[in-house]
Amino acid sequence: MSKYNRELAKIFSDMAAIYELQGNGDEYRARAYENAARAIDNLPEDVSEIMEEEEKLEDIRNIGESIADKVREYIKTGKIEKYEELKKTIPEDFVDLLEIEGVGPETLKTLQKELNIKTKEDLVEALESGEVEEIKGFGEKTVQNILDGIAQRESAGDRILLADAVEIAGEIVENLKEACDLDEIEVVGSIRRRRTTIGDIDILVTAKESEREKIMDHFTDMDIVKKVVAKGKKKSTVQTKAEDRDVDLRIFEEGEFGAAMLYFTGSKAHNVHLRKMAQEKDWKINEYGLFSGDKKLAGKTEESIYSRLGLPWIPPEMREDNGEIEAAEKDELPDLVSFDDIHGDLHMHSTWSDGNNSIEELVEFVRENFDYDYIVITDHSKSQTQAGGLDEDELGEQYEEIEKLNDKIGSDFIKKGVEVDILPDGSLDLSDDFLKECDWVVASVHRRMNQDNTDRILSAMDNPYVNAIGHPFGRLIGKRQGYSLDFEKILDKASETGTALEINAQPARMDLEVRRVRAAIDAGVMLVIGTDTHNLGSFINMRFGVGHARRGWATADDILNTRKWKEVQKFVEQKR
DNA sequence: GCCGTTTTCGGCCCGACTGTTTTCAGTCG
Repeated sequence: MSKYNRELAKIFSDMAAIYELQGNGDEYRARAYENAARAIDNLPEDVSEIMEEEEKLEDIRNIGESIADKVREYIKTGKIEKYEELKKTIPEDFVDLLEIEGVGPETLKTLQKELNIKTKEDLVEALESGEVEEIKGFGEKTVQNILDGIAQRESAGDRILLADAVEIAGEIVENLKEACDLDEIEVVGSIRRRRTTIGDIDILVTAKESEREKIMDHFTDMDIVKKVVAKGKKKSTVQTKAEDRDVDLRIFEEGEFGAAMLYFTGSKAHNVHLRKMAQEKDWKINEYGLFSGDKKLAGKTEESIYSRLGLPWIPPEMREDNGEIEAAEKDELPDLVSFDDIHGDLHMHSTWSDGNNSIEELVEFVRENFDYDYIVITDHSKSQTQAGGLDEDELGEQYEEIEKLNDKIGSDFIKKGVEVDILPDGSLDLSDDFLKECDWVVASVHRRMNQDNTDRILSAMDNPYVNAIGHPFGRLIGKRQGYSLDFEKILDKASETGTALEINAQPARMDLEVRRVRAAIDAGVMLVIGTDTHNLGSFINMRFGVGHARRGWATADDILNTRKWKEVQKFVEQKR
């Protein structure tokens, strides 16, 4: 599946690093390999599929003849000769050393030349023995910074979940708002683009000249700060105690704020593309504005810059240079789904199985905090014994309670659903006679996660009472990769049978992943966003689910739970 | 190594901050 893409992206980014380390004036070759790695990583389909369908690899931007040949070589033989050769030119694990904050190619080259550093162990030893400090251009602080960088890499995971990053960023924003006189403040970077995982946190503010020093002082003195990495008038960077995150704060003038937002929201690839467009008109974009020579053409808002480039404003979630600029040029940007479009939540658990809250508490909370028309209670089925799964009789009792509660609130707000287990042989954990009484059935795999589960899920979709497949790949970010699926077959079956696929909005799931969301939409498959709530605090994950869907270019039409219940019912009935 | 509505050759984003330097190279985003 996506195996080739991941492997090739890693190989090409390694090759880029090696060329950079060799430094034979090949820095642009290195950049080309970096661009190619990113291009492949972002592909919605697998490179092997592109080859089968006689499409040309060379049509992918940043993949030319030479790299396309290497892709073909890899798929045919399982390796790339040039890569094997390159690896021999540098010590093993050398590429990993580049990941240390503060260590770039020039530093590494010098260290290798002067001290014959080959591994992280060599490096630590040389740093601690004082040898490094003796080298011209190095000093006490540089040595300490590299040691800190190594320590940070060991203690912090690479990236944290979006929801966790949003929480940290939110605290900082509130703190700054309270203590300082700010005009505007925005969280930008990959948080604004709603990536699933986050590396650094970027925050922008505008404020009066006279306030700036105070703002930076406050920012670097906050309780949550573990270390001040850099501090200046326009830019400071701190590391947080929680999660070891780097947080950047940058201060701009009011008239620059749009340009700064654009610049620091990224992605890098999106910005580079915009800059090239500007260059073609002999203009220049930087974080302060769009310029023609010294003359500023735009900069106060993002819209003003896009507009001067002849483009409509592009939503942050789309800014990955995955075709959004081309779509914008043709005025064909999709009208992305928004949180306000959502009419209900189709996946949640109560105390009847492994949820923390009674149905009554769930209902009360949702009616107070969300503008939904319906929620579906989908507790686990009987084979999920560890989660208190329910059999047909118990679910029948639960449905009686739901009817009573609906009577009490005088509407049909609560729907009768179930998350039925897909058993290892592809059959379901509840009888068809029971399932046909349900308003909504989501079917999920919870056991035997380490095998190909394509056939299992295909046969579940053949059941006329299964309306959606829950967390289709079973991944848990940072813990479990998820099982393999022939996604093409899943999509075919989904559209043939009228079964929806879930975007499970738990921050550690976000399953389907973005490129599959986009592939499903292209295939005309219906999607649902479900929070899979087990406690009241999780309902808010719908916002992240919507952000995730937007990254996959979803419109409201592509998401079933943007519709009124009558329409959802139609979807259910059509399959039966 | 990639790319091209000026180019098949000659470009390839650009500014802030740090540390070690006396004017700048390296790193980062």
